[in-house]
Amino acid sequence: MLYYICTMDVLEVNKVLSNQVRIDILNWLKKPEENFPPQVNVPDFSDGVCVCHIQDKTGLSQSTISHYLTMMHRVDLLIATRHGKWTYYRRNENEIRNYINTLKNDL
Amino acid sequence: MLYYICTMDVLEVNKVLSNQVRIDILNWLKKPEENFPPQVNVPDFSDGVCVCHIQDKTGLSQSTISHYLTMMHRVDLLIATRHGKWTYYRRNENEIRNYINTLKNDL
DNA sequence: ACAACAAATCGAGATATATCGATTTAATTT
DNA sequence: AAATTAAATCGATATATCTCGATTTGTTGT
Repeated sequence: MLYYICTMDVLEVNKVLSNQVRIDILNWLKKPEENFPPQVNVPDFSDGVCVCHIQDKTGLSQSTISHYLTMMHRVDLLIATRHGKWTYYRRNENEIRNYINTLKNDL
Repeated sequence: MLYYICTMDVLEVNKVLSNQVRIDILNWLKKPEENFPPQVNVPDFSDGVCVCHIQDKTGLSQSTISHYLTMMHRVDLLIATRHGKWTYYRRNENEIRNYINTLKNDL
């Protein structure tokens, strides 16, 4: 029996994941090199993908995508790293795994 | 590598699970004998719990709970069985497992 | 200091979800 | 057949989410 110390708010994560675009973003970030153009201001995808590329791919407005990424970050599904003017987002694999394990017990 | 034939609509299930009462109901139905009064019109909980008992426990209106249970049934999280005037709902363990496995791959 | 730009935040209108009471449907009992 | 009852559906209002353009904030380059 495994206990998870950190209280993960399944409800809030579920809310974030009840939108197809946000699910898509999480998926695309699995393989940035397949889903996004090459990076310009950083050498590789190790810190993830910048907001503008994610925005381009979705076709939604800058404010909407920034809002989506902020809420995904707030529930710890994504990790944000700032390099100069740009913010890069990547998956938080630990927390995603934690979420699925929590579901396995709680659902 | 496992492939799931049935196309499970993760988005729709997530929407259903972005409500605390519906999450609670799914949880209570894990152990009906601990969470609900004894059955009256059927011998045991093998077909689940009737709508009125679930309604009592939540304190929400009859129409709201019926609506919730219908939507949980529509995405196959619950199985409905009618006995006379009463409808009994129980967990669809296969589909719940299927959902979590799908998340493990798709998320 | 100032102009330029990426990202975040704000404010607003449109759409969706939550929740109720009233009505309808289906089954049971008299 | 009529009355009763459990559950589902309908119609409506309140609250929340979606999505945008405009503004603000933070960083870089001149």
